[in-house]
Amino acid sequence: MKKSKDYQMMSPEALTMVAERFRLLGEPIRLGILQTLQAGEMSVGEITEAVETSQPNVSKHLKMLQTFDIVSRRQQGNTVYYAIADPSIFELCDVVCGSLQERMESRYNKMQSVFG
Amino acid sequence: MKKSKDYQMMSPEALTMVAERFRLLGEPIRLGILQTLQAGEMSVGEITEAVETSQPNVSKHLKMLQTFDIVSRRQQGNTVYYAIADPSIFELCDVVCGSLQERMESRYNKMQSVFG
DNA sequence: TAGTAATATGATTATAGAGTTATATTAAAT
DNA sequence: ATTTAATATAACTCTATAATCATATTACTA
Repeated sequence: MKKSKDYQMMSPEALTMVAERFRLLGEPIRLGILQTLQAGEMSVGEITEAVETSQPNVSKHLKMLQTFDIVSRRQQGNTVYYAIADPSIFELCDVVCGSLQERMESRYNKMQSVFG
Repeated sequence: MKKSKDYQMMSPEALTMVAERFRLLGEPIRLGILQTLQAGEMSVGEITEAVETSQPNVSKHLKMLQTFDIVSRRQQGNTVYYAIADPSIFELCDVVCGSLQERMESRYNKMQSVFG
């Protein structure tokens, strides 16, 4: 019997969709927005204060995030509230942070073994 | 006592590092390479056959992936073997795929509720 | 109905990076 | 020593997109 680790190969289209999602998280400002929204629903103005960039820029990033169902949008009068719609985002960030930490620890250990 | 969900806000620099990592995964070709390497260590030539692009392009992507310690490099004679060095990658992909699936199911359900 | 505040959009610029072609490097083989 | 094979790199083009500025839209208020 074959030791078959069977990997389901994703189609190029599927890969593109997944990549699209990763790319969406590949911007510091967008990550900052999501991190800010972790505290709860927030207006565009509040978000703009929290992350350091212009309001139009925030609006654009929010639109992208909403297009991909990562945040939700709720309008009340003249102000618009956004909230996290897909909490799996934070799971992703946790994994990445863990990986980064390991990487840094590994470097630290290498340095130690060199310098005693 | 306050129901303090305390979120540790990441510094802009930390956010940039995390974003960098996501951006690295935000390319279909690179995801394809990683998916290919899931089967085990492989030479550049073999990888090039598996993903549909040129060899120089594969080499560049591999270099990026190696720079970020996502793959490892081993040279034997004239051929170079790459392998997954950071398996957390696949954890990330699983989360994204799950999220995409939920999103599609939700759309499907909405359609059903519209069309009966 | 003006006027103001909150958000979104359009036009533009600037930069990053993906792909390609040609070529360089390196190591093995004849 | 040439030649061949495997991989890497350099120069270049092209596209995508992030940021900015100005302005449009929308809703509330005096």
